[in-house]
Amino acid sequence: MTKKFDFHVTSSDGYARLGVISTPRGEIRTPAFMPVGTAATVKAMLPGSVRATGADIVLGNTYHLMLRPTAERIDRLGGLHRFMNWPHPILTDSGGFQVMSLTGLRKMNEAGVTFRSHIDGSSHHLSPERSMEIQRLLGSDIVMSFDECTPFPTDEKTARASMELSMRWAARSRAAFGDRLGHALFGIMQGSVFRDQREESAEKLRAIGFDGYAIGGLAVGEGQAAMFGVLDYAPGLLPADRPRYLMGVGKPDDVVGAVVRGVDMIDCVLPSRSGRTAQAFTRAGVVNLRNARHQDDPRPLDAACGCPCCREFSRAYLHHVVRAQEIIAAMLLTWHNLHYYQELMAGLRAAIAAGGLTEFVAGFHAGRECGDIDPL
RNA sequence: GCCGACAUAGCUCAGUUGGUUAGAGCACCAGAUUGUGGAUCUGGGGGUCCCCCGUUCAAGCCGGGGUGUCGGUA
Repeated sequence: MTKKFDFHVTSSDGYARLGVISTPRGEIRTPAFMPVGTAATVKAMLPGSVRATGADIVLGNTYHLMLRPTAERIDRLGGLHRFMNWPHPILTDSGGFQVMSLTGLRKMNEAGVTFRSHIDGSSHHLSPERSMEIQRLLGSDIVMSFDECTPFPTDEKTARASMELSMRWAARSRAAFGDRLGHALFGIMQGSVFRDQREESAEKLRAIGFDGYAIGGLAVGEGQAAMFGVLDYAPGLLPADRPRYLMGVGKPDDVVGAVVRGVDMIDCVLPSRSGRTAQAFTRAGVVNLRNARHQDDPRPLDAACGCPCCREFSRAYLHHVVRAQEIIAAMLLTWHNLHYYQELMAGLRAAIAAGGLTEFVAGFHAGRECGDIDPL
């Protein structure tokens, strides 16, 4: 078992890279999709099931865990890995996304952000220093610097002020994190859809120096074309020998587009959240199991899928348990969606290794041409 | 048998003094969802206002009769 955090690119195809991140908790095959486990659980999934889908790493969340059950309690109980029974790598978001998503419940200044708890209204402060402390108490393997996820739409001046604040916070995060063998700190690029700001942000992050670099502030309403517009140059602004992490993205075609443009790590709530709202991702596109057309359909969701949901249950059953709001509906569809995402990543990695990414991507889009899995 | 109440969307119900195209919640049919507030939002279809007669310029609403449901009572 290696003692330090490391990253090696083993091959590439165009801008896309195949690699391995090494941590004391295990290896992360890149490009990697990271399921989101905000509150110390990938909702509706057992840790072993998450692992079985092919995940090497999951996310936790600083804001949510500091409120409940608190970072100090998790520390006393042996850290987040033991607490949630996930012995593999964990990446924790810093709370920066909640600076945006909980806009109505927080006040921000140079020092940091004061949140009013969405649970009981109590007051909680997050700063770069406190976020680093919480992520250390959690035992996170990959720590994210504290930032503000810049909202969209925004004007240039507001975006610049937000980016510059996040860069000052990045420097403070770096200083507070210190030097922790086997643990990594990632900086987060901001700058919205403005190229000069993205360039300036990347320059500041490189000057500070991080173990990995994230691209933040995307998939916040700008649309895929604008997001790809940024991804056409943003990964290239970051050090080639460090992992590049696109935060919070996305739909399957967003993920494919990001990997093609040189992204190594990606996370998104969509497969798990959609699993709880009856939406299934398949190679033929999205299927909404809530729709009445499934109620008499004895076929599996996707006959070619090897997950328990598709192997053992019919669309009619999935439709029924969705409509009846049975817990197994969330379990089965979340499992399927995570399995689908991990299969997609495995396909991308194999294609990069074989130098056949262009053909793989063409096949991916061709499979979605029909727009509905029913003709399968 | 008598007395009373009630009858409006699939369900539970609002509906003002008689006045524009009769509404809500749930259900139903769809859509949105991107570093998860186990969240939320957005559309859509759906009516013999129990039936008949009457009053009125105009009736879900007022009057009469009928039918049905529920309650009370001998």
